[in-house]
Amino acid sequence: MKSKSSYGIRSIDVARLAGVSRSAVSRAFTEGAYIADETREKVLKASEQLGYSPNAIARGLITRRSRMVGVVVADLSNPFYAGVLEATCLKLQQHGLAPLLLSCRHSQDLDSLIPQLLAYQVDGVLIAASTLSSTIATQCARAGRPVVLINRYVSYDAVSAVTCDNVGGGRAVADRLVAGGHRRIAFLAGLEDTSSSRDREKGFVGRLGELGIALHARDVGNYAYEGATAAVRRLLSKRPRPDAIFCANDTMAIAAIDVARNEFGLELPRDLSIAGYDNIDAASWQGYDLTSVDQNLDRMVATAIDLLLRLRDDPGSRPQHVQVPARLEVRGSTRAVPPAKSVRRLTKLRGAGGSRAA
Amino acid sequence: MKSKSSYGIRSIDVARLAGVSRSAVSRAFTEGAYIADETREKVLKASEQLGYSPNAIARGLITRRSRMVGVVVADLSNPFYAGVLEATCLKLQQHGLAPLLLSCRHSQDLDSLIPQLLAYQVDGVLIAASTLSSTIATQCARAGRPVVLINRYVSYDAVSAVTCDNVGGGRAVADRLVAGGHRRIAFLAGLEDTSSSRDREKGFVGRLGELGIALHARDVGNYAYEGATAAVRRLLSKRPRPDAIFCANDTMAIAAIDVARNEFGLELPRDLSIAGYDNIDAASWQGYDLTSVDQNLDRMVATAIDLLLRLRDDPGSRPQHVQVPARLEVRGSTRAVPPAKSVRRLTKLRGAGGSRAA
DNA sequence: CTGAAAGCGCTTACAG
DNA sequence: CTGAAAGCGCTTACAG
Repeated sequence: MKSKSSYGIRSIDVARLAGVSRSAVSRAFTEGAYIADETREKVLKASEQLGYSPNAIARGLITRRSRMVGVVVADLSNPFYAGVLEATCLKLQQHGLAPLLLSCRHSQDLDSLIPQLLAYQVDGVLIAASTLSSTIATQCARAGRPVVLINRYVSYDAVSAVTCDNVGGGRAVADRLVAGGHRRIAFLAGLEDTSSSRDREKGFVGRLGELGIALHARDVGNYAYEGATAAVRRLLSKRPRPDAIFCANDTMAIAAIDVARNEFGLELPRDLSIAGYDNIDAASWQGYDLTSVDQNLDRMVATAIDLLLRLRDDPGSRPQHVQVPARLEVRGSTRAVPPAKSVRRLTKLRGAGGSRAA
Repeated sequence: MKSKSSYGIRSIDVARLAGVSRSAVSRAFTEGAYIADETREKVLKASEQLGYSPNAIARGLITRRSRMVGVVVADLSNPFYAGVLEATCLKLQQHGLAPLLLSCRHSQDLDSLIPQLLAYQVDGVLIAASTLSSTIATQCARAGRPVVLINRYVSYDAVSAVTCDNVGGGRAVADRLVAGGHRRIAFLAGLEDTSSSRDREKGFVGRLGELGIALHARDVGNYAYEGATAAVRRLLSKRPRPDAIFCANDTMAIAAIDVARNEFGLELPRDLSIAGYDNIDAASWQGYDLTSVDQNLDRMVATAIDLLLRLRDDPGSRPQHVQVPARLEVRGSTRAVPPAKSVRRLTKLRGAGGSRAA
């Protein structure tokens, strides 16, 4: 009538039903354990019958492996980070790991929340956030938990990082814009203190320089729609007006397109070319048709998780910074070649489609 | 040299340093425990010194409260669900709970993944997914874990649900479109087998009926940009052509706007009014300026978590279905009043701004 | 290949 | 208000 635990089948229950010891039950659920096929069958059958599966919490306590990974994501309203998170979940599942999530808009919160994550004995921490305070790294290092950053790196060498080749991505955009005949080229930065924005700018400006072109204008949009709206108003009010803008992410590029069309009556890519970064879903919407650098999310995430597991399992492994290649997804918001003639201001109609290149 | 555990400070370490028992250490970290202020101070000081915080895994094992909540989200590429997840994380944190995440695109996966979640002894499961197989509810019920659905309900009465007043939201859109003088009104459904799409349609069509208007056309877009693109092509090819479309979510409404403008040369809201549902970020972008029903995410999530905790803590509480009110966010994609004259096809320019109402 | 026993780090009646 | 002891559900050397 009055059982010790009202529900919850324990290994001892299965053991009794199968007529074996708790050790045998445990072994039946342990990959590669030394157990007779016949015994395992018996245990699995009894487990099925009772609806048993091992208590992961208890297992974690004894094995000192929680099989949970802390995942920190800054801003889920940014589709890029939502994509990172989705890819991370899928990949972790494939490794039999579960993501313990920490999402926060303000990075200052993070410092006080990381200890909570560590209290759950996560096997490691994956951080996908463009900004990051230094204490986080320290906290994790002190707890002996490997940390891998995604989309950002820091100089503390206790922390691994996986990033896209942001310099290369910036260079590719420069090549595309210059090929389209643009000469008054602007850059719209994300957050100034992020490695991602800095590297994209470095690659972009560097390549423009190699091609003999100086940056025409520069502003900051903080990776946000609102910030970019204000910045692009300033950029497009400049005389002579820029004829191309590279935005450090797609959300800002979309804001740029909206402002260019609705407030300045410009047509893309005739009057203005715009390119972004991240290749989010909205970049492929008809209304924007945005040329953008694809970060190869799946590969970044897979690399980060491999790194994390190696740091956890292989005592000889050292933290490192890995880059995955960037790929330019060319769409209609940038032109492939200079316009044949200088027929401007004929109409305000949107150039449906624009030129597509491979 | 060779300590039992290379890192990880245990309560016994703190106890020794503070000159108290492990019980005292435990009490110092337990809200409302019976302990002298002075003793607590000593323990906290020693803990700080050693960098100790209680092992949540071990605590969970003994208290039978993991303080983790399973969170299942279907499709993070949908900004609405990304928003749900972000709000959920924030709210759980405030309750001292941690979200164990399960994201999967295909709901069939879910059936095999829920047991994994339950193996971690989550205190309950929050499911934000428009589709959901029935076995999930059964699995959780069998394990005695409360389940609360967000944005969907099912008929199994073991499962609680929090939804927006989708019927009311649909009705509000009907009122707005009819006030704008529209008479050939279409509905674009999401996924046919979801309660959200069905209820929005029910409210919408029901209110139109009350106003003496029959639905002019109907199609299905599966809540996706691509699906909606194809459906809207069909809808707008119909003669007479619809003059307003209510789309069951914003992503589809955005696709509708893109197709209407770029493929049919229509201007909003003069030639066509479009309304959506969810009020995602992109709805407020200049390029769309989309009238949309706001689901009041924060309130839905807060309600769901309150419900979950009550189900966990109060043995007398029963599963229930709670609705939160919907609110129409009026923007320029729908007009406030019928057009003064029937001046059509004058220009293909986009109506910058459109009429804004409170 | 198997089982008895020890122990992971904590909390909580219980007796004082 | 405090501490000694039992126990949460599991895994894993160890001896057989």
